[in-house]
Amino acid sequence: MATHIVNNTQKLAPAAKTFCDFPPSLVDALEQEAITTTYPTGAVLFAEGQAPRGVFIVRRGRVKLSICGSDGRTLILRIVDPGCPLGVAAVVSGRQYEATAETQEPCEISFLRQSDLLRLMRLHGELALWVTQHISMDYAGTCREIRDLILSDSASEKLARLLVGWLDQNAAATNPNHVKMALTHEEIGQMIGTSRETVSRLFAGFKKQRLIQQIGCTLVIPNRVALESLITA
Amino acid sequence: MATHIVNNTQKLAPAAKTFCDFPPSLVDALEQEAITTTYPTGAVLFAEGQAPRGVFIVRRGRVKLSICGSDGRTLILRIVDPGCPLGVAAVVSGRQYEATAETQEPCEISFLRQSDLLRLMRLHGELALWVTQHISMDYAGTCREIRDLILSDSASEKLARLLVGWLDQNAAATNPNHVKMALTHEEIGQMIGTSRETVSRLFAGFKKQRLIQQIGCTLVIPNRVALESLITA
DNA sequence: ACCGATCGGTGATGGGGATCACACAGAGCT
DNA sequence: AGCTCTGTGTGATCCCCATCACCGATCGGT
Repeated sequence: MATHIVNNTQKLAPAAKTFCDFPPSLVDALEQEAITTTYPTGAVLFAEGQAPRGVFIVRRGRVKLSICGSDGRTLILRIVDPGCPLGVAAVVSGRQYEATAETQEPCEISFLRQSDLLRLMRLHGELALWVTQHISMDYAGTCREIRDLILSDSASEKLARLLVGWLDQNAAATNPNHVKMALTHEEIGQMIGTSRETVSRLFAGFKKQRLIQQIGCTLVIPNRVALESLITA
Repeated sequence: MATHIVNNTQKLAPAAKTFCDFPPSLVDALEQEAITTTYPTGAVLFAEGQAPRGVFIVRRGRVKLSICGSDGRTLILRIVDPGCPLGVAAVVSGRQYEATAETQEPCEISFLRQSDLLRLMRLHGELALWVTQHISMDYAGTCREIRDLILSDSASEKLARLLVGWLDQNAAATNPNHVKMALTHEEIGQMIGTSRETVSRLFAGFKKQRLIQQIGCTLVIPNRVALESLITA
């Protein structure tokens, strides 16, 4: 089923984004310095603990950002959409990459070497600001992640949170209460810190409670409010 | 006992640090713009969710940085030592503060308004760089925090991690295997995401296994290796 | 010296979810 | 058609830790 999904999203992947929303001069400079490559599914852009080589900017496709424990367990921090830079914090601070980035589908990704990025940052204040703001946003996002994982130790609450988050991302879509399931149960478990089996059971429970419906690999959430009532219940 | 500890550390608190390691001209500018205030124990510098007003730079004393769930539970992100800026990410990104900052002892803290910081950042590239690097470090630290909290769900492992971390901070001290306990069991629980009772029981167990000794409010760790063997056991 | 508050130790209990162990379905391949 | 691999559904079991409950210790204030 997973490969099925990948094929779908591959076809549906949005067109390559232009380089963020920078003024043309900066875009030109970036286009010149950056190397854009196409990666297959499952390619590892960088791994947790490696020395920073540069930043990766997702142009097309989705990338999984995760950290893993020494016992092999994995926690998915987030799934990154096109337009987002990866590895910025590591490059700026000079410390090692904090997470592992792996493509979830065929991706088009621009690479910018550490030295080039730093040079361009000095040249273009806007770029420096953009970088700093992105790190701040990553930081804020990570804090929220922590909150959601810790403050609720019922697994159903965490799953409800995840689903509501997906709904929020889809707010602008044609069908705001439909969500495409692009993750396996195992990966969902890695996002909310539970086992695969628990995710299966939770989904079964949610379906029985009419909180969700599943049509193929599309999730339908009839009334969002009911789902939200599970949070901090 | 907690107040006892506070009194101790109050006496032992290091002298106010000069403003980081900036060139004199920048230090002067910062000294001019910043307002330095003394806060009592338990003062809240800013709270999670508030709109950013500016950054706080700890000059003396220790500050607790925490996030809290809607159910009232608290997770302590870290204890901040002098020299560290707080709320930088929020100020730079313009989003709300991601955590709550509360003094753990009487503190001396400099406040710099958002507008002033941004202006100085534009003027002094070093300051901008310093800010960006601090955010990156905070981000990296938060990622480690997540890792430690998620990847090990045995509570003893988490506590062992915390203690080893304390040892690392003390590496330069006269007695590298002594650690001052400046936190209550409750707060330790909030750092590793367990209940107070569990922390008590864990400490008792560790003592029984000769992993730690407690003399007054000083913790002695005879052999660090034994403690580390609990991690990813 | 009294009291109230905070902190720490410890027992009993119960539940949520990890883990193990299967069975089944669908996709891709030869 | 087979066969393999990955993803999913579900039962049974077990253990860790949250929670409740209570007590003793220490400190500070009046």
